[in-house]
Amino acid sequence: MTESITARDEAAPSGPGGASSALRIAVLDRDSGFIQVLSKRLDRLGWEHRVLASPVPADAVVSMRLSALVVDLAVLGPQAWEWLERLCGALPDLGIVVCTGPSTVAQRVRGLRLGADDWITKPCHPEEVIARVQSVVRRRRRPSGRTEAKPVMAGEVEIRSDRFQAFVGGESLDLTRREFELIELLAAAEGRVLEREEIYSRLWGYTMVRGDRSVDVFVRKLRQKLEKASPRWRYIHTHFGIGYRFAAESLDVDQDVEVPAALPPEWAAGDEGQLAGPQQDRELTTDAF
Amino acid sequence: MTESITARDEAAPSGPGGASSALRIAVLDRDSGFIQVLSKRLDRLGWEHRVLASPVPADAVVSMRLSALVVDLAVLGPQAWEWLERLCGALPDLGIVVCTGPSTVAQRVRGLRLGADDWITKPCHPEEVIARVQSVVRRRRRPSGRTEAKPVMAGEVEIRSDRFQAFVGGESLDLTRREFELIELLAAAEGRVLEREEIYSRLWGYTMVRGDRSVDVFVRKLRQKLEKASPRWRYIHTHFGIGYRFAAESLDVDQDVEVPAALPPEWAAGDEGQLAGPQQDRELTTDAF
DNA sequence: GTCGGCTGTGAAGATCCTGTGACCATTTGC
DNA sequence: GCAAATGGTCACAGGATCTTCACAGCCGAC
Repeated sequence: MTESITARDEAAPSGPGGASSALRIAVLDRDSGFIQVLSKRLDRLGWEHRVLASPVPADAVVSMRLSALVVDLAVLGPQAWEWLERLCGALPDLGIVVCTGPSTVAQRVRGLRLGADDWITKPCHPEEVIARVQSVVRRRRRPSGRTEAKPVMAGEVEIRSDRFQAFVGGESLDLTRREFELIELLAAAEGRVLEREEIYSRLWGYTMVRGDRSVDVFVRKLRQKLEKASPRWRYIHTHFGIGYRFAAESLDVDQDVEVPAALPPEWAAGDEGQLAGPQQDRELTTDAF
Repeated sequence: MTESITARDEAAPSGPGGASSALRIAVLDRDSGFIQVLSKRLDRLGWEHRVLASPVPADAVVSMRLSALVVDLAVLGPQAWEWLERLCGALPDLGIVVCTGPSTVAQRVRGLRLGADDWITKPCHPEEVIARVQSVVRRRRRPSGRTEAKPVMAGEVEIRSDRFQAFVGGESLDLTRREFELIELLAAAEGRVLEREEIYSRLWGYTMVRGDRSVDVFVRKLRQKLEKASPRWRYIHTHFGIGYRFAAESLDVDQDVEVPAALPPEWAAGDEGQLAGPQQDRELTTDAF
């Protein structure tokens, strides 16, 4: 199983409202020219990707946690159909784009029926491959809605984005929407200090006017609720002249360890604006019909 | 706006529980030969379909409650892109398959980026069009899952998708269609908070305009019926500024446990088998690679 | 230690959101 | 065609939330 890994580590979490457009995909192909060109484009998009030169068993694909797989059926040989069917069965959430040489209508129909999401005929432009992968992933993601996001723990507090709420010992803190957004944002920073301006622009969506105290007020409300529910811990720390930092800090003498919020990597898997956008379209001439 | 209607009444509900392999699609094209052949195939499959010969405004498409739309961009003229973008924005759940004459890579990429799910180049085999439409629809439907019979229990309420009805102690709540779709959707979320926009787009199929109160109104109707039939429980919880959450909550003091809807594990499972399947492949020669 | 600026705090509107009943349009059943 | 059922809109009222403001306390600089 030859494979070259271009990917960096986990995609950077871009915060609660943030939208990381980076996808994780794999290309199963042997056509070195095609791979090279495609890889270059993928790099530029910042997508994590790996190239596989030989068929991998379905459960190996599972562990790659891919958004989509681009595959040339020719690499798979006679077992192609069986492999495809098995994979689609095992990973119903994986986007599968077949990108292969000339084929008959019957073959394409068969592939699509077995579970492939798209079928592109080589030779093809890498840009089109990417656009089709995006289309497939976009469709797939939509109904799953909110981030699956496992709950985030910090000290005694559990932040559950599926409920828009934080809990201490199973008891809800009764946070309002803004309060929740704030704690979510702070916790996602994993112990970093966030400046007021940044907090403001992330929560309110526009830049803060000088003298606005909204952030402070919400920090206070949040502190009150946290204090009431979890008196033996401090969570939000003020950095004078800068902003705030979130870290669970026990007040018990024997253990004064600081624990930044533990975030699962899937955090902030939202998908706004994942398209590279107009500036890329301009590379190509787009004429009307 | 010439249009010939082959379809009959309401199609399979596009709501959460809608389970039927018959799709409702529209074809926007003027190529009579293509239309004729395609229509014949669609008839044989038992899919409801209508043929449109001229562009229809996006909101007219809304009322058709389609699963997918096959469109030849050439029919739309210079406004094609704009029309496509508008439609995709308004109906994020509609599958859109562009089927048009020769095009450049740039055009295809643009179309896919704007929201089209697939792009087929004419001339093409109707069987492939159908397979791609199926693929697009399958992709979207997946997470909604087939609700195979198993009733869902939450508190005293039993939700039976096979009957499109909810019961308390064997007594029907007399839910209307929308009301049932709503309770089913909420219950399927398993205790997660669903935002209004999401509820709306899942039930109505298109994006909610600001200020629309339909969701609230149906929540009220549902609450009334639930309250009447099961007064000692609360089911639908409001999350201010966000949406609603479904969880059975007893009002009896001794046990104030929250019980999210108990869903059978099959829920949200893949939905193979809805494809017409192998017997159709046999019409075509399927050779291996 | 003093001073200016920054932050914490409480409270008072202003604003936004939801619950509700009434009303109208459309569909369905007779 | 008529009546009932259903779906959807509207305006109003009450409540929840957000924003603003003034003041007090705290921090760091000099």
